[in-house]
Amino acid sequence: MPRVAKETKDRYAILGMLSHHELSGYDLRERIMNTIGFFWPDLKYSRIYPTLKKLEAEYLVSSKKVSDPDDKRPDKRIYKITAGGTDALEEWVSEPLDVTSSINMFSIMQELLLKIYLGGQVESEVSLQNIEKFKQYQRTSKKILEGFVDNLEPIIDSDPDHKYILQTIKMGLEVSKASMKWANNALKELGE
Amino acid sequence: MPRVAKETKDRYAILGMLSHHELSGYDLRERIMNTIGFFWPDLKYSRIYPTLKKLEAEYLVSSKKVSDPDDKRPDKRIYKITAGGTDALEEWVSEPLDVTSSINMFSIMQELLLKIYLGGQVESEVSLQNIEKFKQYQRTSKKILEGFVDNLEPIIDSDPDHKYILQTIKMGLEVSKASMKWANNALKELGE
DNA sequence: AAAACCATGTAAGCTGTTACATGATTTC
DNA sequence: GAAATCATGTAACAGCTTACATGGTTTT
Repeated sequence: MPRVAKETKDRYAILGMLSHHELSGYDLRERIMNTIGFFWPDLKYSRIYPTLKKLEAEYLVSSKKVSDPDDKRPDKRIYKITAGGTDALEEWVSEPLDVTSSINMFSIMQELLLKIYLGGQVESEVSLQNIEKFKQYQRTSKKILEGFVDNLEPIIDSDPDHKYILQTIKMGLEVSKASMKWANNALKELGE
Repeated sequence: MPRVAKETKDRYAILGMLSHHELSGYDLRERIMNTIGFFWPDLKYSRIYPTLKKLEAEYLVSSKKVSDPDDKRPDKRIYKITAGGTDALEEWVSEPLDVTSSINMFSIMQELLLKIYLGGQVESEVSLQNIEKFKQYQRTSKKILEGFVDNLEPIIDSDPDHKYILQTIKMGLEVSKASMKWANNALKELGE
């Protein structure tokens, strides 16, 4: 079996940022923190720089060295997305959301949010389909969680742990409901 | 500098499950998927078995081999939490939530939910404090996201990307609001 | 018969963090 | 004068996934 280079989300976070602006590794981190940072893991420099090199080796980005005109600040290496990089990014954004049952709700939300963030790169139909699939997932999720509640509530006092477990399920339900509310509104606002 | 063994969340997910029931590695995975699986990453066997061995080497869990009475199924190794393991778990659940700005909202929610799930292991005051800190974080988060919206809305038409970016912020806001609603209710229900 | 489940693990490789290294500039 | 920012990286280690290995049982 050939070891398949796993295409991780970080690659697409980086490609996605570069699809909006050309950036140095340093600026990339700033930008990620100030834009998608509220839902995306912090990317350390020790991952950013090697990943950029790898992306360049795959011709998905290109770079040029830029010196500060006043020669006060250190040189930068500015990365920009290539045509191939744009294609790879579009392909990823268009790939249906992975909602396999072994994947937790927060990972799914992260993937969805990054794809929505990059919605300008693809046909608007693609984003609407992503949201539709997400809504479907949340609907199923809500039903499962409601089943959990129905099973737990009659035996809530039989074990001191139960009331804590119930609270985690209730959080899941609130997040599901909020997600569906958001999805309906987003479908409307992006569908116009 | 001594390399500090980083205490990852998986350890506590495993210790936490074992604080409720004694389990084999195989059953551990089943249980994680069926309980905290909707918010917690799937744990592969290739991580579970070595982690259990490590926990045993640290005397946080102990194990015994159990054979199937009918000798039809393979032998199991059943793990149970030790007194030391219980202490370590309590300590972790009692540690204040990490809400550093470089940590995204979904990671924070995962940590909070696992600590709430294990609330039966500690004084109820601890869980209430965890929820209080979480609520505080979401309040701040909501304000920041509202600031983003205020900056973005006046220039929404100046770039086709803006309406997609706005949708991601709106999701953040819905999740923040749902979280705060949940927190208020949980404080009430667990505080009685 | 084939597929899925029960049960435990190892090996290889990629993912990601922490610490180290450097050095100028700018802010407190 | 100390601390933070700008800027790019490497080394060592820890986290985590995928594939491989084994072999019986149960379900389809």
